Amino acid sequence: MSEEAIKQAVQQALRGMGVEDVDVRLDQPRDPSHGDLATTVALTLAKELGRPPLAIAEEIASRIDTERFAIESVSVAGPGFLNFKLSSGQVASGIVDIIAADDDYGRCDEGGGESIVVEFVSANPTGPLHLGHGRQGAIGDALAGLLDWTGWSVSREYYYNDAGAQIDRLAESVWARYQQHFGREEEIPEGGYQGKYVGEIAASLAEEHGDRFVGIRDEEALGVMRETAVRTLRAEQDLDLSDFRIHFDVYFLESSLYDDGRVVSTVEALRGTGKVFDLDGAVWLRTTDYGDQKDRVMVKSDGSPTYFLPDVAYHMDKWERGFHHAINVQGADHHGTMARVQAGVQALGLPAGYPEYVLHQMVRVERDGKEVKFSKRAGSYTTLRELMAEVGVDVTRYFFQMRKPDAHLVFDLALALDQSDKNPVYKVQYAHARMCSIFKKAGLERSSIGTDGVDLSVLATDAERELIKALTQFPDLVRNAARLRAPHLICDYLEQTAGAVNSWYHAGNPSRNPKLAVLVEDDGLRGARLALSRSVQIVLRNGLTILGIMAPEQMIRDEDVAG
RNA sequence: GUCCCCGUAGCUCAGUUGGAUAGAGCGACUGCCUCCUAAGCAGUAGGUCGCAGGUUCGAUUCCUGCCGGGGACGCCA
Repeated sequence: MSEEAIKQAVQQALRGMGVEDVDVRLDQPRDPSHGDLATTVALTLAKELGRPPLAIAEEIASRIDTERFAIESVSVAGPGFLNFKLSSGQVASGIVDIIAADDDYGRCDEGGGESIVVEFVSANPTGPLHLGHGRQGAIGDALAGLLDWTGWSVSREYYYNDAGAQIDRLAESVWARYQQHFGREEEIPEGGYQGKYVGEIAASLAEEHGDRFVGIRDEEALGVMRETAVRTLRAEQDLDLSDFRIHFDVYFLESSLYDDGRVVSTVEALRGTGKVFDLDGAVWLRTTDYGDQKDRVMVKSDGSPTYFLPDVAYHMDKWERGFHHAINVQGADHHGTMARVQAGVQALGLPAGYPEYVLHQMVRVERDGKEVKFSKRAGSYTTLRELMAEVGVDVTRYFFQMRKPDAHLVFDLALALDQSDKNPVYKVQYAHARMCSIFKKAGLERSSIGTDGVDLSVLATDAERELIKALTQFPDLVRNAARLRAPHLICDYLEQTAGAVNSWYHAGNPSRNPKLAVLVEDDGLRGARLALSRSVQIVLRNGLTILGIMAPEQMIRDEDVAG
């Protein structure tokens, strides 16, 4: 639009009043009666100029050269707002950019091609993925999408904690079930895993190895249990994730940090910083020097490292691989790790605040206000796979993304199962599909719909103006959502825009109001409305693409399939 | 006790460089309608923005304190 022109006009007016170098910020008022663009410069300058804001606003308004800058009208309102109205041609000109950019509309190069790693999910291979992992996956993937769209070179990374005490508990749990399989009385150890899947793994071991390990609890037996369990569970998690349409560029194994000696060398490096001390037989890092609540143990008195040490080694590795920006998506219950990992890498010379964390709260599934738990395969929790099977991938992803990460998420199962456009996901998808169906009805390939020779100024109804304004906000929105690490802003935008689209579409229902239909008789108007429809389709599709959600050309309901 | 997050309409939630009459969906209520395929559409009601101070021309937004909910405070991850 003509934001730049208005800024210049205001600055020119201000110069006439003896005020130089003012940053004029324009925003779109919520209420369309306040014009298309507005500024609060008069309010901001009141103090500096020692004059009432209203008087300043009026003087600016009177000095604005509306003709030179092609401004339709300017007015003063409230305590001193300056409101500008644009011609419908100026508003509608935004469509040209949308259609020209197509798949790339909304992209920017803010990241300048710099590398950034987004680590998420990073579940231990000790059981099926649960809803917390699902939310983390959906948020992390959307964040990666946002960064990609804003010009970063993004790597999606998964850190497998395949070493350490948790895995030992898993191996012991499988061992116990294996013994039980052969009728021996063995109990799952304290802190072990109770889920049904442990028994399934034990049964498969019994099938493969027979009773070879009955009553035997040595290195080899536990090693086989461990290896089989980890391999099985990793394969299962990988399948869940790929069905959830999440794909990682790098799978990083914690065990590799032990194998190549980097855990040990990290201790040595940290000792070299002078921030390390020995106490009670353990090795500590003085993380309080970097703002942590208390100092942390790196090497336990039994000589084994805590998880903290490989974590530091891992993040040093990220940096050394060229990722000078890193985002870790984690459950809020892990927030204690933030300060200590940051302290650890800072001690080794990395800048404060590396890596950056996005913490998310937990998920609760409800139907009619009551908590719903699906199955018991995993023991006490609902798995991601179960929820996906129940409501579908698009709905699951969207619901996980539509709330800001640091708020608790109530997953409304009744709403998720609703296939009308009460369901926010379907609302957006319907709006997209409706545009596609118009193109089909018109007998046009959507790529053939353009703005060449089309007079867009005929898009002059209030609904059309507001819709176009919403569409042209998309690039700013994407940039902002990426900066704020806030995928939910994309959801909000899509829902709001889809609402505007749907009412515009319905208002043009040919049986009721043929003059407002896209496919009107008048060639000029039809061409312009087709271009608008095409713009809508592009923006909705691009928004959904960032989130990793399908933009269908046609909606298929369950009963259509059944019938 | 210390630290982090949250507290906005009956419910679920938006609202970031502080701006006009605080928004959306669900639910409720009132009308319409069978359509450019969509169990749909249009509208109405509903608010001391947790409480109390402070900063400001202006605070849901920033600061302080308090109350309420969740989480973390391990030589677990």
